[in-house]
Amino acid sequence: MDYHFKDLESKWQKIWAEDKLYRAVPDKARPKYYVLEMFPYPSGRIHMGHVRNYTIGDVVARYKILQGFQVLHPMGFDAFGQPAENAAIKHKSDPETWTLKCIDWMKQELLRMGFSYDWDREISTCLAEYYRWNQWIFLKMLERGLAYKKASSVNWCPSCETTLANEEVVDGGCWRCHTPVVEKELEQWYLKITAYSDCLLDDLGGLENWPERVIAMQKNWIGKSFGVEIFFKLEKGDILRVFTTRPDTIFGATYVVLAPEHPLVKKLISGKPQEQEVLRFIDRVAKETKLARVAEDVKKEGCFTGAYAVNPVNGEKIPVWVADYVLMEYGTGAIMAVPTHDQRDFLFAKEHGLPMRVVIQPKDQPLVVETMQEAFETEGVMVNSGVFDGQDSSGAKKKISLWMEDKMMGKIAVHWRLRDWLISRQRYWGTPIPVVYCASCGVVGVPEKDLPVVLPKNVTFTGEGGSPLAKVKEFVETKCPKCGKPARRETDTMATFIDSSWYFLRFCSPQCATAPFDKEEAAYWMPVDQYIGGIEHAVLHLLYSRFYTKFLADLGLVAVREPFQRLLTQGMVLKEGEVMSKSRGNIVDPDEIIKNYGADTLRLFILFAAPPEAELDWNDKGMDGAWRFLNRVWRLADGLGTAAGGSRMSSQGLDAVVKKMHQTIKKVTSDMEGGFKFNTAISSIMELVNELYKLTEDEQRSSVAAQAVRVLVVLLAPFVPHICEEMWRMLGNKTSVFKASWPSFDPSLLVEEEATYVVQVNGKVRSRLLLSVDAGEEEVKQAALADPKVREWTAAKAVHKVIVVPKKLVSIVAS
RNA sequence: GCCGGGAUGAUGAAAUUGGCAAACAUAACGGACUUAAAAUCCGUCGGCCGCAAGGCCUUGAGGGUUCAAGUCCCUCUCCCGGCACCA
Repeated sequence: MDYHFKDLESKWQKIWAEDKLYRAVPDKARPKYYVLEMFPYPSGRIHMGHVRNYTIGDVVARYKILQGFQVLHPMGFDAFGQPAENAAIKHKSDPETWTLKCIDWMKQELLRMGFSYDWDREISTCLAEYYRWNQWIFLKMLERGLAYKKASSVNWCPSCETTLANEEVVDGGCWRCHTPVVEKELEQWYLKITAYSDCLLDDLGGLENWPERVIAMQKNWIGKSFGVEIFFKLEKGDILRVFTTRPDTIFGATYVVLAPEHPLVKKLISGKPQEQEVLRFIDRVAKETKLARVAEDVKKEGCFTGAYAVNPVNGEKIPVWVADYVLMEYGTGAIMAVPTHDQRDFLFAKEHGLPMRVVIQPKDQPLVVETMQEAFETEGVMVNSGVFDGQDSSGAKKKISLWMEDKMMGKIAVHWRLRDWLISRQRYWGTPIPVVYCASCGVVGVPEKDLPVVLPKNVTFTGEGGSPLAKVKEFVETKCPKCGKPARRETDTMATFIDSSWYFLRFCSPQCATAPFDKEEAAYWMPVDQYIGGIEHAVLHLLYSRFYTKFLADLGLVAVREPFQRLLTQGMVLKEGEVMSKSRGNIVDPDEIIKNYGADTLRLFILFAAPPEAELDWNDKGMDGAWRFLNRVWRLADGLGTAAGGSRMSSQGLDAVVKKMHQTIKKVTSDMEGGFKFNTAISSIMELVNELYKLTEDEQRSSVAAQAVRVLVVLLAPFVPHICEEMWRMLGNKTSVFKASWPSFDPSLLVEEEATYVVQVNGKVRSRLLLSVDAGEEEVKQAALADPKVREWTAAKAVHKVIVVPKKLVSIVAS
């Protein structure tokens, strides 16, 4: 009987679904395992990246099922977002119809891959039953001051016509369409993620099973720096606060610089001869795009304000400048400039003829201001620094900070790069922000009992910009929940990253109608034991989810403070070293491959070709190889496997098969436990198959061979479930292979009686010896020295040293 | 500049964490079966020298530690990714 993947795969997909084989059922008496892959945006078609992502998760889920865990492996759709809105404008339809159709197509494709999802738990974030809980969580944040509205300079994508969070700006452009982002002054809603800066950073330390680079990226993004805020007295009694991480250089500050946007600038220059010049400068800087302003080769520009500040440590009066190299968003928007020990200050001082003073001397060659070519930024001995002269600069940092604090000259401070999360979007296809504006009561949150604030359906899309909801009169006009007077609804919607920030909790109890999720269910299933997805979410989604989990934990709704125990970031699928994309025209369509080879072959190729974290170059020949292997296994099951209960014979070949079988169980198990090394797990299964092919026809009819095939089928089942299910039944089993249990190996069968010792003379392999494993060190040593080949190489030499590594190797040093 | 990850046959990749480098597969070549092809099965397959036995060399480059280094340490080159006028 040939391997007809087509009938076989659809047959089992249907039966598995009917039998609800993958239903997740909590059972406190048994260990749980929650495996989750990042859910897709329903674009309508799955691509190879999805296939790889979901195949990895599926193998994990099936392996854990076979290990006897209660497995939760859900799937859903991240269904809000701009593409649906754009498609609606283009096709003159509405985003909901379009999205639901896409979900349907995509689900059919996922079903054809045979993934082990509990489809009863499917969620779509665009449904009111889901997004009402976005609103609910938002209101909880509003109550606690963690959601707030403020006017500020924001990132604006001119093409998407909406604001963007800092995390959504990639290389100065929009993360979705790459259009350069511009700044705009707007009043917008924010979530106070910075309230969690400290634990978002500290808890990274506990994420031992996260990739190093994701941790590093999040650390970078949060950007904690320790330093001092120093108080400089200005004229008219104003105090200028300046942040520095180098308090050890304070005695070398020869001027201070404010960002052009700094609130004190206008006051400082008022009435000064420099006033007009400074105003012109500020105006010019304001017109520059952020990208141009931070461009690397641009010369730093600035001008003198005419004002002076007093350095608190030495009473020195130093000039106050305004310059474009100081950013309002970071620190206090003002710096002290130490040209001798900061390269940017150095260049600026040279350009504008500002004074310089050395306060840190390197240990070898003393610095002279006049001959310095660049700033000296490393540590050394402090000079010109009053009572700190002669001290080591790195050691003095802390002392000088405490001293300044003590003398009220400044205070020890920590600054962060992380900004609050801007969540307002001027788009339609998202969660309405549940807020009402009342002339007498102000900003009023929609009461919980009035949720959800439903997204209206009768909206026309003009593509002209501005929040589409603002044009829907019936939506905008409402009554104030507090006083009952006419009021106006917020017409912006929430950023779609909100939807994915807690969906993993919703999967624990997707039908829960009284809360975002059932506390008990979440207590059982959380945290996600294994999360799998692309590296592109290293900061965005993964940071937001960590924030949400911490907030929900503070509400007492969930016990864990970190959502994802282990994280696997799968590599990209490439074609000839390039990303698959429509514009390159190099897309390999999963549906085509499934049609020609079947889902199992596709899965096997993807799993075997590279470890899951590594990039995977698509290779048609590799597909053929996977296909050949499955056929090879099929013939094995079809031929010798069916001889169950066959003759009880023993032979060398069968002994080898038994040994190999136990080795394979051990290897596959340890590859799965030690980080999902699917490629090597599969290669060891291939070795077992090769061993079975070496048997004679008689040997193949033996019960030993049949047993080996049974084990083989179970070991292979997580990787290629359909063919294994079929083979399992061919072997006479009446229930699913996934009801079987993972085989265990007998360590005693793996113990060798003899070991091959490699014998090295002066580091080179010269001979091999087959010796009993019980041989003592001295015995091994003598045997090695007596070996004729060894004697050839040691003749006329004195043996100085002999090292014996039990069961492995003898190393002889002779000269 | 700072941080993180890499570099191994013609190719994708292995290497029990310091103990026989190249498992498994792909491509290529050879053989068996066949009238022939496909499929299948078996074999060869890092480089150089050699008829062979065997020897020498080989994990981006150079140095070091060690009986022993792809693996540890130092210096350097190149590639990928993140952050960055961050004070």
